[in-house]
Amino acid sequence: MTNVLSDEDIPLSQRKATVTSKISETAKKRKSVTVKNERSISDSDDQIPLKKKRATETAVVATKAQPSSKKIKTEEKLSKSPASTKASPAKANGKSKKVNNVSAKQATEPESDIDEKPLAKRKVKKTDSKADGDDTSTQEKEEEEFYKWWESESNDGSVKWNSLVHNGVLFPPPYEPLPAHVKLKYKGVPVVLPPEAEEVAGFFGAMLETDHAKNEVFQSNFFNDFKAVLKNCGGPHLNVEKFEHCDFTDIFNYYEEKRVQKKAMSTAEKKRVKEEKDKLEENYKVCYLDGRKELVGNFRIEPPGLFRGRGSHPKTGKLKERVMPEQVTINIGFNTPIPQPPDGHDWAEVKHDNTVSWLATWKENINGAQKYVFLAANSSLKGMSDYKKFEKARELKNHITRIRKDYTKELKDELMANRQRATAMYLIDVLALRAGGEKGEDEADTVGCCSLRYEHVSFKPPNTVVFDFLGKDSIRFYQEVKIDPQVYKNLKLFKKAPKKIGDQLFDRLDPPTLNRHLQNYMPGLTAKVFRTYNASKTMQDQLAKIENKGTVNEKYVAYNAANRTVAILCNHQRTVSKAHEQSVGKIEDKILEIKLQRYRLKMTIAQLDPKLKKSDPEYFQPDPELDDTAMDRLIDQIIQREKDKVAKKFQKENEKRAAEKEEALSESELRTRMKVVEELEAEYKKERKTGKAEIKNGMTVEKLQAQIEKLNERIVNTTLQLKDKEDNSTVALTTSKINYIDPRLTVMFSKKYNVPIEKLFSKTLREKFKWAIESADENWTF
DNA sequence: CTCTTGACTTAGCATATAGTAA
DNA sequence: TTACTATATGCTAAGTCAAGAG
Repeated sequence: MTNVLSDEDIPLSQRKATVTSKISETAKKRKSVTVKNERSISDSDDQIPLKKKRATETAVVATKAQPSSKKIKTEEKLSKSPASTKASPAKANGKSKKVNNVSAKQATEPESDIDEKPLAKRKVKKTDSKADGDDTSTQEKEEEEFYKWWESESNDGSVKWNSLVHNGVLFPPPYEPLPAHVKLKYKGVPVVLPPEAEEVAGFFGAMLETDHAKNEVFQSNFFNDFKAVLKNCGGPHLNVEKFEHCDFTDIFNYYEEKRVQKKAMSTAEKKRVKEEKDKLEENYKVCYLDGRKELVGNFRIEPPGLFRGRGSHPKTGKLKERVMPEQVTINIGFNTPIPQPPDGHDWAEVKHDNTVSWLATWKENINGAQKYVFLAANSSLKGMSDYKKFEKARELKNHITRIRKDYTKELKDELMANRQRATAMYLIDVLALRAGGEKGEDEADTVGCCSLRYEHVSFKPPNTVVFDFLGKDSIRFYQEVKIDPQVYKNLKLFKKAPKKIGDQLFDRLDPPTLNRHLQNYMPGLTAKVFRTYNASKTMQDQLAKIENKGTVNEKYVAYNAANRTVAILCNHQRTVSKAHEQSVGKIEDKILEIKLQRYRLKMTIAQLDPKLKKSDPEYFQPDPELDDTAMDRLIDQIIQREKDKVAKKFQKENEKRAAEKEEALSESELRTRMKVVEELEAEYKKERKTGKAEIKNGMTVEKLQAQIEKLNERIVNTTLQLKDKEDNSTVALTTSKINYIDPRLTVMFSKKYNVPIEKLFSKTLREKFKWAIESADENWTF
């Protein structure tokens, strides 16, 4: 078991990695772009006073031991009647207990065992009505001030609530059968399907034109499940055996038409539909947690459909079945009215577990995974855990120096397990890799650090490693990295024969082992904390480089550039939109057109003052990309556009006249209007032929030069816009903004640089990060 | 201990809505 | 005002990690 290595003596290299990363395609087409990503991991300083640290620790212990007796008291009546807003007892209680419990780590267990855990089971025994009655009779105030949990005592989080009131979940509407004339055809013959089967055929038909429906695995998984449903519900009047013989186009057309209709609805109709939807949802979207109104995140039970796995997922296309109330477990406060299941149905179970935050759960049939209904991102519960996540990452800065020193040393450890661990830590720290847990046969083949395999790394001497693998969501990770020479050696070693394709690089390491080791440095430290830490640290460093001057817009652009650095570090990508290529082409054309106009102005100057051209012939040359073909094409384009415009305007005017019962404009009117465009065309053509521009009255060299200056500006701006678009086309900024960058950094930036927070955080983000907005100032540091 | 399950965060894509240029 | 694009939000899949089961 103890694999001994020969000791290789390599001087401690500088702790800096230069990374050339090629953000690029997943299995699908992604545009590949080369990015230079330079990041120095030079250390941060260990300087948080020990005292402070200890204080937080005791606080955590203390609240854990908080007695739960009060819970019984805070029970409430169902949501619609405004819940009681009595302040949660947590604060006062936690505080008084704290004193007694400073040394209470031990005491926690037995006490809380009796006191907290069994609460759920106790509910039956409870003789609660009294406490309950008391509670509701106390006059309830409507809507208390927003609860600033971040200003109250910290709370250890093992008890998530003392009272929880909600209305359960919203089920998707039942299936609406297709009209009689819309049918699946089998070998050209319409098939009469029972509704259960028709629904499944409809799922496929509706997505006929998507990439999914063209994927063979998807087709075959779908078809197997479809046949099973057919068999189950008695089967159609003729045998449906082969996918190839199925024709879904009628179904597709039907749904397509419905979509078009929906889109074409008038604003008033749309409004009405939305109101109906809101009405349906209003009961479900809020709940009361410890008496405070909070939003529920996903109160809707996921509708049935075909499973859309990411990447090449073996189960993609399988039928995701309709979830029935009998499969749904509700979690709700003790003595709280239980939401009514739909008529004629029952819940699978009703729990009262206040150590979890979910309101409902069910098991999904594709992977057997649990699905949950949680509170929304702006809820106190989510906010608190978000806050804790960032505080944990901040705490890491007190340990990072030592951790880095240790793993650098252990890169040469004689024990294989240690050497692998150190190498993995390096990759997680420097390249921001995920932990990489084991995955099954029936999942997409994706990896993280610990699950990297032989085929995922290759070498370019002297010390460049090429990483190429599919990570979470089958997003490709491709980087050529100049790496610490010892890490280079180690990876080579981990690949050594007899290892071959398919074998794990880190065969003596897995995430639990790694995380256990990390806990030694800091309680709660796990692999993912490094991503948060490095993302936020990088953001802070990038923001620090921004000069506090210029317009708000310029600062905003600089902020986004910092954000982008982080997104690249975390390899957050997005597929280039279908329209991207096209819209880039449009902008490129726009630039060319401006250049053409600039060239024409220059020609005019040459006409007005030929001496100028003699003295600087270079200036009067057309831009290199403006060759003859390009110019002709652009001119055609401009003329065509003008013609379309005239025609459209003419048509509009006539429609208006028709509506007002006026006489339509004559065809000759249209011709007269077109003539103007034709004259313009003739002018362009003549210019092209003679190479001379027409001089219009009032033109002077100065005026023309001023116009050229304007055009120059527009060219610069548009080019920048294009570059920005290209740079951003494959990088997703939002993921890091939502999950990795401590929001207090953004708040700091907003205040210090006078950029309105609205510009940096969308409405939802402002709500989610309310705690940060209200607690950080311009001097806040991560 | 290893394997599985439960609970929660993180992720990109699809669609709705807002914003903006024509 | 309209038409298009950019951004925001909704959705749910796919990770991580701790705790429970065997």
